[in-house]
Amino acid sequence: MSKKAIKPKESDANDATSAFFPSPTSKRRRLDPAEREREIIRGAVAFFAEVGFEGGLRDLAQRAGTTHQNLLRYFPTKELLIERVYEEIYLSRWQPEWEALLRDPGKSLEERLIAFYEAYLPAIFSYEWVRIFVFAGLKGVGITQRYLGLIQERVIEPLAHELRVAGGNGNDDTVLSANELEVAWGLHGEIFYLAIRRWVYDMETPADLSPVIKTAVLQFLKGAASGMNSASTWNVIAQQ
Amino acid sequence: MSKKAIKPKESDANDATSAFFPSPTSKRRRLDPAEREREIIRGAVAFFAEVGFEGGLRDLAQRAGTTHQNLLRYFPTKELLIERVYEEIYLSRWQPEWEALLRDPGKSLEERLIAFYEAYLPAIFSYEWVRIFVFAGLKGVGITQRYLGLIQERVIEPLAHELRVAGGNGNDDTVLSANELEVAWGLHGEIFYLAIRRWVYDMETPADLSPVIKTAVLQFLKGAASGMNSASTWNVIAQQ
DNA sequence: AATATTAATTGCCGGACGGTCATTATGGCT
DNA sequence: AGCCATAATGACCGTCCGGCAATTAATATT
Repeated sequence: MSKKAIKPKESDANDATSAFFPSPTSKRRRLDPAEREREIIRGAVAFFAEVGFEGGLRDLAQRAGTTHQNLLRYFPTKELLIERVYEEIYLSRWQPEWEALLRDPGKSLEERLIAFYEAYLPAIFSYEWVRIFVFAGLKGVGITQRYLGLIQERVIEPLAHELRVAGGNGNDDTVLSANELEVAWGLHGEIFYLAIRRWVYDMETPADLSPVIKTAVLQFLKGAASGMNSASTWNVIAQQ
Repeated sequence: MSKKAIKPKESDANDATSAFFPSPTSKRRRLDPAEREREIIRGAVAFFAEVGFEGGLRDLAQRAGTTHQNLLRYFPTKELLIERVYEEIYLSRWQPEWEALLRDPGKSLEERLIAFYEAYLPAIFSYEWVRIFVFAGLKGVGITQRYLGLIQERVIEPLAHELRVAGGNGNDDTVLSANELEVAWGLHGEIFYLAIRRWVYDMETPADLSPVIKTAVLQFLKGAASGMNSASTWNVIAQQ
């Protein structure tokens, strides 16, 4: 990986980003490096989402409108390109304001959960996001664990805490138990499973996600109080 | 990389009892074809579950205790082996008595759902089953759609029907609506998402699934009545 | 013990893979 | 116009892939 990196070149003035893929007149398109890199990344996201990370660089490059050698000038190894795809999909798409939706003191828990999932779910409910996430999880690369750690910290734990408070049982300063977290994961799993059914199993799902979210949140909260009380101690294991 | 130039050639005559160098792994194991086939299938399930269907036959064969050429004597193409793996995992592991658990007229819906998921979930909650299922879904091979069609017919639709009856609204002979089915998928998704968290994302999950199932079913049924009433018409789309 | 049967292996093939290097051609510059 | 930095490509390498054919060796039969 010693090779010279493509210079960022600090290109400004890219007003017209409307260029379509093939320029039919010339066989060789000489682009601004930043734009070429963007096209490669865009193509890589679509390609890896479709066939997985074992897809060949030649096929990918052809779909991105270039050659595999040129692609390797921009990303000297395939692994570097894949990590850039992770970055593109996950790290850069999390909106911190989503967390605020969950904490909005002016709304009920029901309203906040609905507002959050009506913002979050459509943001990730796409062929690219869901499939790359699952491919990465199966590959065991660690990015999914880190992302779900973030979900647990920013969504599951706050929700579990709210449920404890709403239920009125348990004092406020003990650490959340495994079953309290599991109840909160239940809502999240129910909602995310929609995305898995749609983009992994290719099944039909409702065109409008909003009523599904509303129903799920309503039903969840209605049952939550009883769920919190049935608690017994659960053990958590890490392996096998 | 020079190969181990010397073949141990270990001349003969080792009566197994007193052999100082037992060489239990003889250089060439001649098995009954049926047993060899079983070993290959067992190895293929473990191997494909770990690395996916793009794993190489040489690696697989080595793990199964044979060579890739010998493996191809039993399964002339890789695709045939993969289809045999599907068969092994899915078609032969569905227990028809599970459906009876859901219909048992002597028990309440709550008891039946708990009985069903306490039988079904442990049966599929394994590294091999879950990962091969997700790999197959991403590959788009159709086996997952067929399997989930079976789930919908044998689990989701009966459950949705019971919920309609329990709710007391809607006449009994109209076809189940998309939102009625979606509510039932909600419970199933919540429970199966446990398996995805464990075997796809490699996260910690409760060691004992039984209390999780109980809590989920209880909470679900408590909220279900309200969920069924908030129905508005949802549209279902097939693509995009 | 000699033979027949066939399970298992060695050797190889054409193609695709990720990656390297020398060459070509393009667009901004004077 | 001509120049030239450099974006893009053609040709190639070693490795691995799924699959085929010929060979070797372990068991059953006689």
